[in-house]
Amino acid sequence: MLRLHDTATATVRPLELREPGKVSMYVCGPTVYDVPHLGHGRFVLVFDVLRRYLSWRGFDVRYVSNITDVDDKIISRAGDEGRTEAEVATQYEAVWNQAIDALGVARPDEVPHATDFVERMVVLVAELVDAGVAYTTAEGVYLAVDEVPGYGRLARQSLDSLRAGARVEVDDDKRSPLDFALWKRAKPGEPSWASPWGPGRPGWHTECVVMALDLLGDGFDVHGGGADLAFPHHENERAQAVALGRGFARHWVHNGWVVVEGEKMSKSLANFTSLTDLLARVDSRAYRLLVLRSHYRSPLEVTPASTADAAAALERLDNLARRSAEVGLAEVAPDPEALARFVDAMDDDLDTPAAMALLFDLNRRANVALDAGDLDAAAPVVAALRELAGAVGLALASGDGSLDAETSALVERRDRARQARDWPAADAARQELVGRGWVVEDTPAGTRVRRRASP
RNA sequence: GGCGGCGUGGCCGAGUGGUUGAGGCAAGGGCCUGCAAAGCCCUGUACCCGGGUUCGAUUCCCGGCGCCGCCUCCA
Repeated sequence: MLRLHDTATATVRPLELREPGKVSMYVCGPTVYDVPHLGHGRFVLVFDVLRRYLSWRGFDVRYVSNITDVDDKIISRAGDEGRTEAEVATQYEAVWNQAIDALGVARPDEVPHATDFVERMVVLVAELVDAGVAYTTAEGVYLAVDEVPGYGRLARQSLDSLRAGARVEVDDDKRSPLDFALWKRAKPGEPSWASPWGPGRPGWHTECVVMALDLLGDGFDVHGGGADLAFPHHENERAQAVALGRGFARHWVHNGWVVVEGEKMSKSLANFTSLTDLLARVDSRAYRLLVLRSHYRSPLEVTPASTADAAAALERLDNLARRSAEVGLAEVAPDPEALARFVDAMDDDLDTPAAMALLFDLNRRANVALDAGDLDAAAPVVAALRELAGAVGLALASGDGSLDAETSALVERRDRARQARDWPAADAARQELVGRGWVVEDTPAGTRVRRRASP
């Protein structure tokens, strides 16, 4: 059985499902007020891998990830640019989707938008007020954190120590600095919805509880997101559900962040690289491989050197995929031992570094077999490699298209020269090809070219 | 101040109480090749510092030092 780290208990423990064979996952998606950066790319990849792996293992996975399309930052940006909030949100949601598609990340089964759930949120806030755990101030409606049993579980801190460390400016109307807004009264010009507390908008922490519970039901299986969401966002989501006596996530999964020169990548530090910029110069699969080569809970340094490193490693996998396609291996069952080793690694809190080590080991074994001309030995190994790469969303040797006329002509010229043992002419043709960005390889079947990996 | 994480070869990045340190990249040597490329083989004597526990610690405990994060918006 899959064992996963659970933030609520700070242990790696078996994933215990609400319903055998079915996994319900909710992952906090982006607030669409700006372009996505590498950190967003990491979290979508991490949870894409978890989702794919679970599916590959035979679970029926339902994956929900939201879009936050109403929020202070969206309002602020819209104000700055003289546009409506909806225009800003629509624009950046489109950018988000493009980037995610380019990353090779599968779209969630459902993508709820906060603005479509406001009425449900009003209902939930009213229930909290009725239950006596929420109160009204001039600013809006707040949840009284002291009323919630186990508050601080995800932060792994007591209420007292959280209170002691609170840096939140104390709002006189709030009973505790830790209390958080369920409903914010609208200021003039802000987007708003009707509510028993006057026009306003929901607090951020309310949207995810409502959407998760509405779409996945009480006691759903996995709630995920970046490590920085554990507190206060996830803590506060949980608090609302707990305050109403409803079962919430059974398992909390948080991924580590992307780091730049030792510091967390974030919008506020202005040290981010946009996903779009990265994908313009790096094969998206190389970024996936880079993410997979570190453990999902570790910080991950992304630099031009580390992406180039991953691109070079990816090339090894692609080379074998291409090579094995050329020799025409038989369709056979994947090597069962390789599959078993993969499952062992992945079941151990998603040990993708070990899984990737396994892939490269298979890669080498397949090359050895092919070098020896032993296609029967190579076939199950290559089949396993393909199977396992696919299980984590790595498509191998894609984009191997046909050649343009000039390139084909150069290839033919080189082949003729080599047949005539005219080495200077053959070398000249190769130089031209290399100059055009091709890697040139001589094979028994003649000259073969492929695109040099992006730098 | 509270809580948590990290410090491993040139680089990235796993992992473990003990004869042989995953994997990738880079580097050197070799095989193959007309020369290359690709591929394969070989080469690295690491675990921040100081104590402690132990027959034995990089791995456990304590104390330092350094870095990072959460406690505020953040993937």
